[in-house]
Amino acid sequence: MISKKAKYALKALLYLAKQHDRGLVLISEIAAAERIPRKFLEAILVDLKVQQIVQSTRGKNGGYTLVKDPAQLSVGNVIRMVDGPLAPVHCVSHLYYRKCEECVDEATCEIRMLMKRVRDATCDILDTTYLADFSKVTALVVEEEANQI
Amino acid sequence: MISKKAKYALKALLYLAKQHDRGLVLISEIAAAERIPRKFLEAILVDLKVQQIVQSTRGKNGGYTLVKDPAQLSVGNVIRMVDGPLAPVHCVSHLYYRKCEECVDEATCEIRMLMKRVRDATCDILDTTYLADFSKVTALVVEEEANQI
DNA sequence: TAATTTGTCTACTTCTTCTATAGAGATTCT
DNA sequence: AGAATCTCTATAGAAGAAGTAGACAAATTA
Repeated sequence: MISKKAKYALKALLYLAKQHDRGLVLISEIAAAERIPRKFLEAILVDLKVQQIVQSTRGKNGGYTLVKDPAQLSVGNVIRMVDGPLAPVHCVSHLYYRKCEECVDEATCEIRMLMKRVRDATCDILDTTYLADFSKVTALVVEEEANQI
Repeated sequence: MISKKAKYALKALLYLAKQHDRGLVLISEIAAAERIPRKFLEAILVDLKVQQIVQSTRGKNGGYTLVKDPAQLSVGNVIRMVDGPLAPVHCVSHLYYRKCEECVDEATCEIRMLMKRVRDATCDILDTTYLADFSKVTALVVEEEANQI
């Protein structure tokens, strides 16, 4: 199960992606539109800012924007940033690998082999689905190219 | 991520399946073989007994056995019994379905559609892998048939 | 029947994570 | 100066994860 936090992050980023041409978007607007507790969303956005996924401006007319290209920001990426590994057990995670303490022999552990398949199937889906793949989300590059005309 | 409890349950059941022809198996033997904290394993086995997956006998020469046929007990089944849903979000779970509180429209929620694919991929693997599919595990039916000769 | 060997049951603990909330502070614009 | 925003720090309640302790009940066997 992914956490609510991860789901909120995803919804917020998707909202930002959809509204991208509008420039800065208020926290409170995202919170209201996606029904996310405002203060909780604040904390999430700060995290995403540290990860350099979004950017913000303070003061009047301030707000948030995406900095990452939605065509290159995958859902898997977002979930990992918030929740950590997508893998069902640490010992099959690529980025968060950790040995099982109780495992007698990792190389022959059949549970591990099975879980590896689950990990791969999950990542195949989430790491190849980008924010831009959701309807009404335009990739930044497309706009940038348009601007250069 | 599945819990340690679920992993322990899986390992214990697999051990029981492999030792099935030996009759009753001690908690402490399983705990030692699979490096599971003994008291924790006790609690897990009680759960599995309530679920009628295993059976036990007290007193001297007591212990545990599998009652379910390893050829019909899937890994998905075991994990669900211990951890609950395999789905990444409740709203795509079949057996543990629950509406997201913040979701505006479930029918068009694109995150949900994506998560449904993840759920299906995960269940496709875990619900079609049975304890008997692990090496050295013999299905009970095979033994039962043999006994009838 | 008493001792021993098992599983059973109840209760508790400790730690961490999840899901927030409150409120003062900093920044920007008008 | 004043209003609108984001920011930072602190706190907190609930739940769950992972385990531990110890008395109790049942079966065997000497």
